[in-house]
Amino acid sequence: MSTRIAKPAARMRKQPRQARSIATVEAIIEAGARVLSELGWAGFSTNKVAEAAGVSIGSLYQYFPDKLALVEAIRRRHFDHVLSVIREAAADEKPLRQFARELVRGMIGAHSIHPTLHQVLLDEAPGDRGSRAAHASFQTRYLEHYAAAVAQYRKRRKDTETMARVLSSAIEGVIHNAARRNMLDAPELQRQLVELIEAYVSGGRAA
Amino acid sequence: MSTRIAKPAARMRKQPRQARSIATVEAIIEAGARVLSELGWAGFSTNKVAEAAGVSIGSLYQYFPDKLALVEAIRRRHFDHVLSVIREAAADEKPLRQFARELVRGMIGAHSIHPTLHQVLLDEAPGDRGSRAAHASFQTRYLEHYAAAVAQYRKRRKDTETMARVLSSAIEGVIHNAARRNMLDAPELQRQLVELIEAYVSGGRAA
DNA sequence: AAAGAATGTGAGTATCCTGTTTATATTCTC
DNA sequence: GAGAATATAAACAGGATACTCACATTCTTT
Repeated sequence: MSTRIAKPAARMRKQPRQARSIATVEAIIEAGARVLSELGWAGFSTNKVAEAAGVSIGSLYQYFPDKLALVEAIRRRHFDHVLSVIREAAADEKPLRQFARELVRGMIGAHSIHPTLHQVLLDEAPGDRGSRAAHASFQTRYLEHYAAAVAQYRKRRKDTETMARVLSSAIEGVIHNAARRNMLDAPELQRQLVELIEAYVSGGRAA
Repeated sequence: MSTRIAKPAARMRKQPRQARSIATVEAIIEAGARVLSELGWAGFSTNKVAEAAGVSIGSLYQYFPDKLALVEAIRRRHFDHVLSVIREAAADEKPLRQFARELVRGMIGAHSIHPTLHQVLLDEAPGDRGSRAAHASFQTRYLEHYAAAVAQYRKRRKDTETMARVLSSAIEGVIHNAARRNMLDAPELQRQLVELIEAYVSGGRAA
C-alpha cells in the first residue's frame, strides 16, 4: 500500500538528494514500465524512455549506469507490488472463496496499469548477472505464498508444490490474455477466474 | 497428423517447383520457428534464420518477399497444428476426463518442439496488415472448439464463451510457464493440469 | 548434350538505431 | 552569491538490420 522511497536502491550511479531529482528518477522508472509494457523489450530503448518521461537522456544516465540497471529497478518495483498482493490475499485464515476473490482482485489491479509488463519482465527482458539471484528469490517467495494457500485449503499434502505452480501460472495466463484484449475488468471474467481457483483448489470431484 | 505440402502458400515471391527448393523453403520455415522460439522477436533476423537453416540469405529472399511474410508462414503452420490438436480432442463425444487428457497431451506435444513459439507469435511478433484477419479467424475457431467442449460437459449454457476463454488461457499459461522451466514433460504437472480442467469444467462445488 | 529454366550464393549496400558521453546550462542549498 | 546538485541535448562510435544483385550451380526438357 504505502510507497516506499528509500530502498537499497539497486545499482545507481548516484543517489538523488533533492525532491526534484527524486521525482525525476520516479518518472523515469514509471515511463520505463510504460514503454516496456507497450513496446516490449524490442522497443525498450533508453532514448525512448527518457522522452516518455519528459526528461533528457542525460538525466537518465545521471542515475542509472546503464540500461540493465533501469530494467532492474522496474522489475524490482513491479515484483514487490505483486508479492504484496499475494501476501495480503494469503494472509490470516479466511474462506477459500474470499481468498480467491481477493487474489483475483489484487492481481488484476496489479496488471491494470501496465497490462503486459509482467510477462515482458518474465519472458523477454534479460537478467543482469546479479539479478538472477533476486529473480529466483522472487519466484521462490511467490510460489511459497501460493503453496501456503493451497496447503491451507486442501487436505492432501501431496503435490502441493506442483499445484502451486499450476495455479499461479494458470492465473497469470488468464490475466495476461485478458490484458491483451483489454478485458481486464470484465466482471464475468473475474467471476469465472474465481470459480476456476475455487474448483481447482477445493479438489474437483471429491470436494 | 499428415504433413500438408501445397497450401495456398501465403505470400511468396515464387513457388518452389523442384524437390530441392521445397526442402529449402521447409528448412527456412523450420529454422525460423526455432530462432523465433529461442531468441524471441527481438533476435529474429533474416540473416540469422538463413544461417540456422543452412541456407544463404539470398535463397530466403527468393521465396519470401520480406520478413513479415516469413513470420506469416511460421504462424500459419504453427496455428494449423494447434488447431488440429484441439479439434481432435474435442471431436466425437467422450468422457470429460478423456477429453482433458487428450487435450493436455496434444497441447504439450505441440509445444515441446519450439517451447515458446506460441507465446512469441501471440505477444511479440507484429502482424502483417493482411494477417490480422487470419489471426482473428484463428482465434475465433480456436475458441469455438473450446466452447463446444465446454458446452458439452456443462449443463449451464450461460457464460460458455467466457469459460472457453478462461479455460484456454489458463491452459496456455500453465504450458507456457512449464516450457520456460523445461518441465513440459513432468508427469505430475500433466496430471495436475488435467485435474484443473476437469475441476473447472465439471463445475466446482456442484459437480 | 545443349539450352533454358530453376535454384542457390554471399559479399555488399544503405539505412537506421542504439547506448552512452560530454560540455554546458539551470536550479537548488547554505 | 559560491559551490553543489540537477538537467540538457547534440554528438559519436559502433553495430545490426533488411534486402539486392550479379553471378554460379543444378535440374529439366528436347
